[in-house]
Amino acid sequence: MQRLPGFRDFYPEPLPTSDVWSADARTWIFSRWRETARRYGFREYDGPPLEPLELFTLKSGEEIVGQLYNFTDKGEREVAMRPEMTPTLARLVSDAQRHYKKPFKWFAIPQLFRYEKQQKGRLREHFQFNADIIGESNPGIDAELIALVIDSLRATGLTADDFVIRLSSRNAWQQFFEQAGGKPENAYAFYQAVDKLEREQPDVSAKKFADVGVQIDSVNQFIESGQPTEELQSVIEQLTARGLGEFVKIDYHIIRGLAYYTGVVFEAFDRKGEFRAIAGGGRYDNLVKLISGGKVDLPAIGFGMGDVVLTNLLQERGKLPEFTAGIDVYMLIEDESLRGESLKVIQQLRESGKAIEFSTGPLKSDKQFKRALELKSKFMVRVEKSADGALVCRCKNLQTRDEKTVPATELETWASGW
RNA sequence: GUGACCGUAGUUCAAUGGUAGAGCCCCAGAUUGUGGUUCUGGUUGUUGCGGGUUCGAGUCCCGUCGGUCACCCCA
Repeated sequence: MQRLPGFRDFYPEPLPTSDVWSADARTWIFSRWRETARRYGFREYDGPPLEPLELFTLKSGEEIVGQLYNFTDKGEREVAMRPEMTPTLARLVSDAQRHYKKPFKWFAIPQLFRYEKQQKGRLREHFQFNADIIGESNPGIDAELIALVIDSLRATGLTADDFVIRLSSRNAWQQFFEQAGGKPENAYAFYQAVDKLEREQPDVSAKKFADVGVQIDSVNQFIESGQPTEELQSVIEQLTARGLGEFVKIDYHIIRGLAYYTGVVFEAFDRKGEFRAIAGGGRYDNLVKLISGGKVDLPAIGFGMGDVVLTNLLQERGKLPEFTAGIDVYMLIEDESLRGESLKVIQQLRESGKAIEFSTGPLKSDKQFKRALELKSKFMVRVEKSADGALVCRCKNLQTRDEKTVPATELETWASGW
């Protein structure tokens, strides 16, 4: 039985085949994300993976249904697997925001689903680190959130040589569009054209811009100038003050496709440009109001960082650590008459927090030894009876091959030293 | 949803239209005996699936499923 297309199986390392994913790497990345979010004072939240279809069509229109995993449930409800976290977050916020002092900083690591044909860096399911700051509009918040993006990536071992945040602003583009004489009703079409500028033939783009009353030359000129607006200048200054200046650059190519962004927008890319965007986000000051049906009106900024592109990048750059079972001791049981005594020692070590592995049935000692080496166990321990009948443990450091004999009663004390 | 390329053992790959193979992995035995080495043997296939052409198809054709990449769209 095959797994569904675009979905992943996660295995313990070492991986059996090249088409499956590492559960160890996933856990490791999630830990880096959580640990960084904690350092920034973010709190974790979550919601259901299955939501009313309406939650998503409300924000994105009926067009999005074609890209959703949706169906009618047994209670005749129209439902969908969540394709993004923001609508769920907006619901949580509109339901309970009064209980939280503003601004509040929340993050989640939801599994998201999208009914699309898979391609590089893009599957039908992925995990996404989502972090949002709700209820504050000063640019210091924008800088704080972008700093979190940077440090989340740095926590995985990536450096300024590996990635960069391309920083832009809907406000900057809005100003440009107005000064160029664009009409408000054409603003979205204009943003779409800017979003596609890098991927499309120049003459196609030129026509799109002409259709909304803008010269493509002036668009290119604006991008090339890269002059930060006051708002962006403030963000850059605050990141520079943190020593993170080298991780960002003004890049007006970035505008983000979604209609709801209102201010600062940004995307993180690998420096070599081999991958899709690693992360993306921006300000959405009107979305909470929209989702809550006008009940709550709070400014917000957030980003999403998927595990697929990030894992690919870390793999490619050799930044993922070596994952093992993390075994501290392999207990060698050569003499079956000592199995009971060995089990006692195993239990003691486990209760003291050590990771122990052993053969639960009789096995030739060289097999046990090989197993210990395969597991990359730090030590191999063997319980023996000394000449005077006392139980002793022969402990071998498998890295240095040093051997040491300690009384069984003192093994735990000895073990606490490493 | 559209298009291009690709599907052979658990895995990495061979095999002019003419007997489906090798390395690795795994298992067993021996060797080694302060052990990680080495040797011997063994298991494994509806050649993704279904049709067609042919005396004969892994190979050619059609369909289908899956994979990769691009488009569409964007989290």
